[in-house]
Amino acid sequence: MAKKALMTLPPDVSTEEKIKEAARKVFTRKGYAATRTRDIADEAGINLALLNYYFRSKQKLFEQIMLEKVQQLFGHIAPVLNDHGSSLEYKVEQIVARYIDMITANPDLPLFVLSEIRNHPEHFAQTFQVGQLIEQSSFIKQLKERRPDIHPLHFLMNTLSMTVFPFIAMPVFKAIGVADETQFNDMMSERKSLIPVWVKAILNA
Amino acid sequence: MAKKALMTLPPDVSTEEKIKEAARKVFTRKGYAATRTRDIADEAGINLALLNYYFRSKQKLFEQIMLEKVQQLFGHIAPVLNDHGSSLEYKVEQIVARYIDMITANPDLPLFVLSEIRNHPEHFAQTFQVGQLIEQSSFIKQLKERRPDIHPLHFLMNTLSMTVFPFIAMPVFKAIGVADETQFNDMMSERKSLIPVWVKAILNA
DNA sequence: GTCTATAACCTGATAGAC
DNA sequence: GTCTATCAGGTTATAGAC
Repeated sequence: MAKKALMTLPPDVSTEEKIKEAARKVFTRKGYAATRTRDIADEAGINLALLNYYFRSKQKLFEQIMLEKVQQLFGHIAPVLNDHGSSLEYKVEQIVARYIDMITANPDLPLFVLSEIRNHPEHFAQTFQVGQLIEQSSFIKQLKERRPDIHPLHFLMNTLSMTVFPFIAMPVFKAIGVADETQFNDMMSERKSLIPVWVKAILNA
Repeated sequence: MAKKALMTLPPDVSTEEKIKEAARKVFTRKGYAATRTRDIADEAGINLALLNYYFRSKQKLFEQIMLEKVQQLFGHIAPVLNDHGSSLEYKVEQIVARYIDMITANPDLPLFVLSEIRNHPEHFAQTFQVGQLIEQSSFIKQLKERRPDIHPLHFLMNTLSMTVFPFIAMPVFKAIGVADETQFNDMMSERKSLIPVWVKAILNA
């Protein structure tokens, strides 16, 4: 079946997309340094040479995937922080629920993105003017009003910590046998309703 | 000065220890896969061949460092969890204060250990019977008594999350310019007294 | 114990046929 | 576009002199 088929018919998944999908999987699982381009080619079911034909180099392929993943991780939260029509409580509920759903479906995402940013911070310093964007957000303003005595970042940290950290620590809990995959997912599902309650309690403490 | 000098005099730092110290620094900073044995040799100020003379292989050197670092990260918490003479509140204060002090002095530790455990969980499944050790701990028992309605792991998670996660997310906060090194350390210092208050509020929520 | 030189292997990338 | 074969460079590990 020709690749130039009319776009009105669902085309076969292109080779380029097969490689990207394989790269998403392998990069997020093992990180840049531990990933072999051959692993990606095998995972995609294609030849190593094709990877370079489509993406020129391991580095360039990685940059495309990384950009996607950064947006996936931070894009989910930005609009909520800046929603001027919603309450503080609602924002917390949204952040928690969206993150838990999204990361449950992509459990490798946080450790991958945070590790790679840590390894090459210079690549990301420029990419964002997110600094002011956060500091001027509706969420931060609401936090300042509610608790003028405590730096608002503390509460953003607390919300993200309780939501995201369990996924980062999950491999440990699995390894030492305190929770298997199913138990863990059940716990994270519980946390969707628990964390907002806890954040409220913290705000009033 | 001879290496076999009397132990009553402070000996020069041995070559072996110089290599280990260099390995601690490079491995924890870059992770196993991104570390080159040459980097370690250079950092130690010795020749590459000496590294293999003392440690046989990169892998074996790594295992020694990793064992140390796992103990450093989890050894700080285990005795507190199992202290039958202290209150729940005191345990939380201890965990928070010890972790914040220790990780402030070793900021790369959590991301390093959690990443490497994630990459090779099979190496650690055996090393620990920590599973039951945690579940039978004094801390977990106290949590069950206080809140029989909620799985005690939730509260352990919350305490560790609010304490450890900020260090893992720090590179992001630095990269986007919301907090520099000094501001961040100040915040973490504040959190030493804030987190115990928040955990109490969560326990009563 | 420590070094230099080099072997043995791995990995990213390309040449060239189809 | 896709493949096989191969190169060029880097990395771990060792041999052998001192």
